Amino acid sequence: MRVRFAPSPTGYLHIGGVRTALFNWLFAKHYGGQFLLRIEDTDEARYVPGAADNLMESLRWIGLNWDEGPDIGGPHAPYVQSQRKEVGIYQPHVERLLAEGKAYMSFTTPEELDQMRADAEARGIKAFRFRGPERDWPLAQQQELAATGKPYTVRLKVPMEGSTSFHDLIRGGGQAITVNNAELYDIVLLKATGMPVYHLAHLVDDHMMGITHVMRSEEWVPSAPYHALLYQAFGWQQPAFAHLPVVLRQDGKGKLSKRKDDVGANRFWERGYLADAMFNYLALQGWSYDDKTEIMTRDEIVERFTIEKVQSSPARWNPDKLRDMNGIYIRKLSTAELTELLLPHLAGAGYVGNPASAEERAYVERLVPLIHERLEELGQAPELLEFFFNDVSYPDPTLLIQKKMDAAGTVTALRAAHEHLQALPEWNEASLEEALRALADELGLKPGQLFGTL
RNA sequence: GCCCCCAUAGUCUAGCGGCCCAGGACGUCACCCUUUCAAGGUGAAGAUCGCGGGUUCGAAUCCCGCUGGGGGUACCA
Repeated sequence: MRVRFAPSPTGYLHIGGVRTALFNWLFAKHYGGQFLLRIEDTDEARYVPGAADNLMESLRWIGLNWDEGPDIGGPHAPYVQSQRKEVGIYQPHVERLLAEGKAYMSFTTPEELDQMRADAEARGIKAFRFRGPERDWPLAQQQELAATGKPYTVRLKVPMEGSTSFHDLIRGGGQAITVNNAELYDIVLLKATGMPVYHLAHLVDDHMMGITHVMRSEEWVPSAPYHALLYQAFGWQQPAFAHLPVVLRQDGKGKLSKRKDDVGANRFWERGYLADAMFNYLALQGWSYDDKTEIMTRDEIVERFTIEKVQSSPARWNPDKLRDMNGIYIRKLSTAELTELLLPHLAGAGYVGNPASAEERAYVERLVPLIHERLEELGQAPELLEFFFNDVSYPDPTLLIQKKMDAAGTVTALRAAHEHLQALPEWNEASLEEALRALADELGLKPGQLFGTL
């Protein structure tokens, strides 16, 4: 079993991407296979420098290690498509398809294509399925025109008739997914720049790298027929497809988006999410073990993860649930562990040095039990502990009013408490508690009501 | 528009023909515990299993239609 995660370095990795990577990783671990990382940077226009490093950092944070990848190499290096293109990996495959008449050089320019699309729409034809006139030309004629220097793309000659089927491990209800070839168009394999398009590059790479299972997000389902056709054209064994459910936005309107949602993987460790909690939560985005188990260790998840249990319906991003789960994981931490994790957040607020001194560390460690059970995000700590580092203004007086009490009763209770406490000869835990309990009794209040106000 | 996928409570999900007049979790509410807040415990409300037809002795589970949602429709991935 060999699987891969093949992101495009167009920005930071968002949480949906991490989920896809995680499922591939889990699959590999469960079956004792390999998990590879490959960078698909064939989109020169959207390329963001540094994105690949950032993305690897995100994967490492959550604990997904790869067996082969751009940074560590492997038997199929390089693992970056632009580099593979330079080495001449894709070109021979394109030429082979050309020679066999399974692809053709298309001289229609992007501008002409736009015009044709606009014309089609004007005539009420919404489905524009491009088939280049050159698909019927002899190769020699294509080459002749190419020799004049006219730019061209290479397109796959998709059959006009018949249908194309493929199986999916997750969707289709056990049946093959079939589309009529008439619904398809001649996809571009090689751009005019000579750079391969995703469809070609990923497929050649998957084949060469011995990928057995392609697990990718659901949005790829519509392009799977092209891939099936390409495998046929090459005469290669097609890997198994498994299209993972998309992760929908919290309101269910559309898939998670980098632009609209605060879901960059890096944002989560900044805000104080634990990698273990994230791992657990993400495993449940489109997969579940049984009807009640949710909190599981990494090992348990690896052991239990199977493709059969992956959902076919979309997952929904639920920050509340994630936060709750993060709280559960935080509560599992020891005081010392939590202190260690909190220090950077407190340093961020300027409450301790960076790194913190031994005294600061010891002080924080005494504070930690106060907020340990309440914390759901590590980033909340500075706010909760502000009291200890800064003078704070008085809070909203209405917060003092306890359950089943009113403002007048609260004021009375506070005055009485003030008097009683002033009268106390000595303040210590026992004397304070005794005095206040007695007072509560006197006022006909439960201790909790009085103590709450104070 | 067309093509494809999907459809159990506010949300995530279990369920793959009888064990389900549907189980768990988040969220909500109540009570208990508690020096507050949390955490924890107990309990409650919340789903005619999207709708309509079939198949079957029996359907949340299989089939068809509809509706709804999502995805795709690029020389982006």
